[in-house]
Amino acid sequence: MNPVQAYTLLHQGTLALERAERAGIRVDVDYLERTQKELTEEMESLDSAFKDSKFYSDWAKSQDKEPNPNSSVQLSNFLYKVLKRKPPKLTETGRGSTDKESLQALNIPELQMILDGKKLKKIRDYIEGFQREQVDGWLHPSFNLHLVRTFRSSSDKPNFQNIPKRDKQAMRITRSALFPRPGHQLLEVDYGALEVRIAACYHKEPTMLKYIETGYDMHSDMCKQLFKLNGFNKNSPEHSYLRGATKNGFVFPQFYGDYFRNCAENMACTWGELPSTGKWRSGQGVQVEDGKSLSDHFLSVGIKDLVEFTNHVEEVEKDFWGNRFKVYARWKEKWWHQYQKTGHIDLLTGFRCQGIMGKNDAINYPVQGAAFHCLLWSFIEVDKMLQLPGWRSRIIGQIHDAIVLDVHPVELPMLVKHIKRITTEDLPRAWDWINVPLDVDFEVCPVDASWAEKEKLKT
DNA sequence: TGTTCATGG
DNA sequence: TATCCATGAACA
Repeated sequence: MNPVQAYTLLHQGTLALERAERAGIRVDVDYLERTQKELTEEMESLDSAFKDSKFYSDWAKSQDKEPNPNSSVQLSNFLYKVLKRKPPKLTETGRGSTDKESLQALNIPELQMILDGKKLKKIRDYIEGFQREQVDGWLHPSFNLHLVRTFRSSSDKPNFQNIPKRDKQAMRITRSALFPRPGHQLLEVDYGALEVRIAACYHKEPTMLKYIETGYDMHSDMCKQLFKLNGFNKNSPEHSYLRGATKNGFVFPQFYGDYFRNCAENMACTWGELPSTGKWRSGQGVQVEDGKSLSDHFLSVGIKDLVEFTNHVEEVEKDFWGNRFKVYARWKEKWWHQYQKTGHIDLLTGFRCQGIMGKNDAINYPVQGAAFHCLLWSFIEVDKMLQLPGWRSRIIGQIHDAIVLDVHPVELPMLVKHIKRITTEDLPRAWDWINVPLDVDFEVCPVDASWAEKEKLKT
């Protein structure tokens, strides 16, 4: 695609996004008020319990000022200099980290209280953000197309793109504030594995194309290899846990440019075995194969500690880029070389990224940008359709690879049909560089229900 | 203003 | 060479 098409996309995109901003989303201000108070009370009682602890009084004795659990500097000094605990993890500048993972690894009950308090505060910050930005019970988040290096979008006031979802409690409390128009229902349309598919449009790796075309599960293949499992039962919660650990601890980090040592260490952390403790202890981790624990399974296949696991991950990484995805690997080298020669990279959507980039940047920007542009094109087309006379549904927002709509129930079946066509058929017809099948799934809330009530819609 | 930590993709 | 892109809050 050419720069004129790129410009046109942003121009039309701006107009379509503005209509979503103007439409807005309903927010229950009484609920915000109530919830803000409840969270504050809960935080206060947690805080006073914390201040009764020996941990707190020891901390207070160790310094001049009153201890502030929100200060990473104070907490880090107390834990790693006064108490002389070994930092489970360091920050980028080499100081002892006080993030959630580190504090949990230290296994001190009072630290869990600090974490619980921070979590409540984080949730309250979302509630207060909604209160600050709402006007007469409506939120109008901004969607920007001019701020992100990769030509993705961003959102602010309030940010519509980072409202809690993974943590059930945070999800429920924050999303329970957000509603469709009276008599309507919220609908979310999500592209499945969009970045992986768009990456394949650049590198055209045959193995990857096969995974995408057949719908065969790349992550469970990698999971079997990484954990040396013979079988893989998709329905067992244990395997689904390990598959998730593989996807988020190895496959995606590898795609984004991570390397085996980091991957191995991070994965070891996720099942509670920290690098400093050396050997696995028997009976740790989820149950795999014949009711054995993960750590016993590792011992039985000859991986007895983190060093040996790291060596194993190094082998898996070699196979990953040297055999399984070697065309992809060659594309990365070629692409990086091309950037070094010209100082810029051109996206399949007609955009050009310029400026100083590292290797990982040069390889990731084109994928991230073009993937979002697929969403933006779909957004524009769905918006165009809803502008036609008669429609009562409208788009209210967008989250990188997803569109959020406020739908009149009567229109739902027809709307789903049209959106499915636009996103998976019209788009690849309009952009001939898309050489992979696209897939979307739909989630819908009951009529008059909040965004916390989302459920899968079978189509 | 830079750093750290949380949230999302 | 070594995990990509954001927003927002709080601290020092």
